[in-house]
Amino acid sequence: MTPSRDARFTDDLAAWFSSAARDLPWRRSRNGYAALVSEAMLQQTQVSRVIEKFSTFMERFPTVQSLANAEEQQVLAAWQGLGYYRRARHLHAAAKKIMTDYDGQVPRDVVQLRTLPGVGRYTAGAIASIVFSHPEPIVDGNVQRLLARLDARHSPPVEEIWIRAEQLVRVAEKPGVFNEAMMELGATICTPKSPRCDACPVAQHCSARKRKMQSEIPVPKAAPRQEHVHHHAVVVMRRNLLLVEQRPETGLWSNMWQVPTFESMTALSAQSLAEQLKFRVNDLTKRESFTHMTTHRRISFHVFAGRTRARRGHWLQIDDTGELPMSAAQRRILDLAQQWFATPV
DNA sequence: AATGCGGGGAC
DNA sequence: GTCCCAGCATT
Repeated sequence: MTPSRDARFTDDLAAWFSSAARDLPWRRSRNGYAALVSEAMLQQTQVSRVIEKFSTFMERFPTVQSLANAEEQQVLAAWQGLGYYRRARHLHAAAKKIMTDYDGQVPRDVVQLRTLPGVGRYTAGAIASIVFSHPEPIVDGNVQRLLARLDARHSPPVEEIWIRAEQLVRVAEKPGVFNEAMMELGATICTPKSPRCDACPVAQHCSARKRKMQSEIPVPKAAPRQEHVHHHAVVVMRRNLLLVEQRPETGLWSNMWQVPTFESMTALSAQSLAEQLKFRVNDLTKRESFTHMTTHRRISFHVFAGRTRARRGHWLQIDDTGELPMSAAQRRILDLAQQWFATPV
């Protein structure tokens, strides 16, 4: 495609975006810190999910300094429900690095941005272009699909997509607007399935549309194998206190909290579970089961109730568990426990 | 180049 | 049920 055609494409896209842009919390006031937080949250996460979390996180940690000074557990707790909790740890570490290495100011260029934990090629380009108007390309899932369709390519190598994105952002009048508009179009019009080409502001530029092959792009990729595991969660109350434990510092839900949970490849009976637990438990009874899906696992949660005379471990009031970072599945278990507590069987 | 890492909305 | 999302770090 020639530069002039590219320029017409970017012009049409920008014109559409000026009237179609959604009113999103992080678009209200642009600054490096808000962009860093929102972009971290938006990694592999849909806009609607981030809207729920962004404002409360910003109120809790309004500045780079406040985030840098926070405890990691507080940051994780503020991230609860968003998933991919490593992002929260990286964001926390990034805030510390900004304080020590960048005088408290989010860096403006991609080279410096890339030195921050959790900031990769996409995030650096997004902040540099959207906040600081640098002509840096970005490629996310939306842009990848959109450019593949624009040029009628079934499975273009991602590196070629980056080159194409760079060509386009170079001729765009406002790089940040162009980048945001590309993602907005991908999220709202040029969707993975059933793209709404009739409503597309750049349909006349689209090679896939011209060849009626837009629905063949992108080609579906093979789903990753899922292993099936069983998590046996044990709700133990002593008077009004609940026994909780911290997960290991590696792997799934690392460093987060849970009621004592034992993982195994098969579902265990109450008796065999009792033998696996690190503490003595009486009257262990299976109460509920539910399935929790993650990207690589299908987890069957089996929720047991029991009693113990053991004293060791962390005991806290069930109402106070809100301070601890816990997975959505463990939150669900606490909800069940509270129901039992309210209406004992 | 593959893999691990969450959770939920859309279909 | 499946797909996929404003990706990144590690191996």
